[in-house]
Amino acid sequence: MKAARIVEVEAYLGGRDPASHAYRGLTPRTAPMFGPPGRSYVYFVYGMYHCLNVVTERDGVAGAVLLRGAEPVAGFDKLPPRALAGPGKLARAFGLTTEHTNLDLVRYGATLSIHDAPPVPASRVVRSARVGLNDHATTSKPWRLYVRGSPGVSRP
DNA sequence: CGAATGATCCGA
DNA sequence: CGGATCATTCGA
Repeated sequence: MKAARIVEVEAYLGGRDPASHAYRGLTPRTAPMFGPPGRSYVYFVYGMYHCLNVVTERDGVAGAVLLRGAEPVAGFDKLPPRALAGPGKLARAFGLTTEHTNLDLVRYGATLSIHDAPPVPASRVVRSARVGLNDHATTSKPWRLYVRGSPGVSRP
């Protein structure tokens, strides 16, 4: 069983967020983003990487959080350093594919699940612009959060 | 900096 | 259908 502590995330909304996959409405790929919260949204990008999101808004409203970085906790043997630092690397380390989209992450005993952890002190939390976006208007939103100094963060 | 690499979506 | 785009990563 593999486990990791999430240390970097980015928020994406629906119609008002041009950087969001859900910006142009519901499509087969983005359908999970419009579904009930607590489910996964996994997409394939750049022809070789998968990214894992957690759906956050109520059923019918698009919104999700992209998991961008984590620290290994259990189940990773001889993991190369920073192998979980980055959304593509994180998804790869857990062997995630689009088969893992729209799964219930909150259900007890689920194959893929997310859990509570001790709170991160506010002094360790950094807010910044989201990574990898072209549009200038969208980068103005400070919707990336990460743990200061964590080796699981993709980029300082 | 640019290549890798293919699913997705829009417009025609 | 065709082609532009892409919430990335790695290596020169």
